[in-house]
Amino acid sequence: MATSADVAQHAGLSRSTVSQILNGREHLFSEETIARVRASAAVLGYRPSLAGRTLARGTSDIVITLIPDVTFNPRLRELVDIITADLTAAGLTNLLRFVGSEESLHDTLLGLKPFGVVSLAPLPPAQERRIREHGVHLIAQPREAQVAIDEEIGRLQARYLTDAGYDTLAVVVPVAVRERGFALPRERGAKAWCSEQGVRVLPTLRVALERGGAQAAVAKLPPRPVGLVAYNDEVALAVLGAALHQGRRTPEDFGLIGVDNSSIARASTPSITTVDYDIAFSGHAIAGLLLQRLNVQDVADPAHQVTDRLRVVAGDTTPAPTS
Amino acid sequence: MATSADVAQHAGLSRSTVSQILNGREHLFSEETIARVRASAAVLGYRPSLAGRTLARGTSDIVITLIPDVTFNPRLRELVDIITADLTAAGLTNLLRFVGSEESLHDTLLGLKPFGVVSLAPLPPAQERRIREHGVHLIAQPREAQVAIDEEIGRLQARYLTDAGYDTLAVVVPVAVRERGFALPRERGAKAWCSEQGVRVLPTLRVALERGGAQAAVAKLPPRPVGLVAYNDEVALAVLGAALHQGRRTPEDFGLIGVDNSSIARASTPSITTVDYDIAFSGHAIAGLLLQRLNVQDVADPAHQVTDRLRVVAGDTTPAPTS
DNA sequence: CTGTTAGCGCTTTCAG
DNA sequence: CTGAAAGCGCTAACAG
Repeated sequence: MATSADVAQHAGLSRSTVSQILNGREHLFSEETIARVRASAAVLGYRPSLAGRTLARGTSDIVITLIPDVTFNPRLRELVDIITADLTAAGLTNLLRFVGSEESLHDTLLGLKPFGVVSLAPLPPAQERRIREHGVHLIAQPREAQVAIDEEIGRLQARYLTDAGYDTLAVVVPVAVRERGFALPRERGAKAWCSEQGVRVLPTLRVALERGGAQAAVAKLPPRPVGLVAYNDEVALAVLGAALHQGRRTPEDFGLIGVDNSSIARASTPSITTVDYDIAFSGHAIAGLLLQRLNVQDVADPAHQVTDRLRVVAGDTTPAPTS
Repeated sequence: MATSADVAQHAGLSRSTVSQILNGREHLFSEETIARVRASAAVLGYRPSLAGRTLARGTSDIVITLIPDVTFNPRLRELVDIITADLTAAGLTNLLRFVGSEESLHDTLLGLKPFGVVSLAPLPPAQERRIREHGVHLIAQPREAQVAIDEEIGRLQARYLTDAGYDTLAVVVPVAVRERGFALPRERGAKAWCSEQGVRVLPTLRVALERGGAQAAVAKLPPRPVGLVAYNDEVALAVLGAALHQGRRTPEDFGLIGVDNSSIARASTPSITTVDYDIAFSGHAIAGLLLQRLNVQDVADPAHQVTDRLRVVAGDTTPAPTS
């Protein structure tokens, strides 16, 4: 592995010259010197050692993105891809780490002296504090903001169903504990809308994503038309299959709306009405915050920003707009 | 941030003593010295600097796991979690990176001087070479092995369906390009089985995972019973919904088998027969290889190992075994 | 059993 | 515009 000293020697210059030129101070040097350095670096296949650089600078070019322990849907991946691309463009390296619900963050991550840490889900306060104490820039949505967004999602789903004519709704959530953090606020949001509008709400259906789980849940529904607010497309799909199997028809006997605008929702027959959100926006926002060393609080209330980015994608499980 | 020098001073010892004790050479020191060092380290909240250590050792404790650009299903996550856990237990830090289909591996990753790189999908030969040239230990399944496994999966699916009594089969694959690498071999495996057994195979159905995509594909099926070999559970689900909607019944009119044993396959109504694989096994195998600095070739033919780990999970889309 | 010493590869003043 | 020198935090010989 070639070192910067090798490059310097090969080019017949000093190490500092090489370092300067390779680190954005090229305007201080002659065309020819620059060319020589670049040529030598290329010939030797020089790659700066991150360790050396980190030691000298006190901080590395690495960003750690913490990924929550929920269903890893394509949207989440899209979000990660956008953040990674933006950071790469800025010369940073985004590395990922899955975090279990309550698992403690590994100390080694901090030992990396990362340029920053991005958490895609709210972090326990203790961990948040620890990261900040280490002088590491942390971007994480405060739990309240996340909750506000999810409530808004639930509210939007409920609103869409009542607008579509259902006068009785029910919320459907998975039993899986790990989805709880997102499911609870969504359920709350949907119920809040209903109580504001005087819409009747049936007891929440909890479906186990296992064989027969959805059937058992759906069997509890009354025979009359009901609008179902599903936690996500996966749950919606399970419910859809079970309901159709029991002879219920959509959208006549039941309406259904999921969340994620996933391909399974679109590719399903009938296709499922679902909520889409502009994830690209969030991705760029997160990367921008990190690059400008800003904090989430420094910008306008994120809940408002994001609710503007929610949108319903109509499918076959709700009546076509009568417009 | 406390350094090892701080710890040494606090304990009234030399830095090397501290370093030795904190790096597994404690058997050389007195009980009391050890206790003092540990106490001081704890008091000061000392965390070794990865950069310093890497520089001194020439290699870091980091492992980079490359994740392919395919649907990130729960099984894949499980695999990653297992690898991470095993590596953590060995004192290594596993960091993840998504790799796009043909996107070039970022050089910075090599600059990290990682302890090793794990690729969860076969790598282009050029990249593989480059990683190895940098003296980095790479664990990646050779493309042939991956292909062999996928062929075996397709073969198993086809076999299960013919055993279940279907005398005509059709393969169903997604049109998405990024799944191609896995889809082609599976299709080939299924067809190979059919031609060996003299089973009739219909033209492969290509389904777009978009609205109406599955309907269009299913409409091409003849009215008589056919066994469908689906690329994965997602595709199977799309096909299932479309076929039921068109009035076909399962398992009488069509049989269906997916791959992944995902929750959506189990939670679907009717539930989908699917192929499960022992991913924990692979995870431990990968971590073990890395820790022992072995290569994939050093162990027995992986294709054979893995085919033993495949198993069909019966669902409602194939007839119950008549035993 | 303990301390001294010499780097690992890089960046960054600072003097020329 | 260029080069010398110092030091980031740690490890590992080696001498005591």
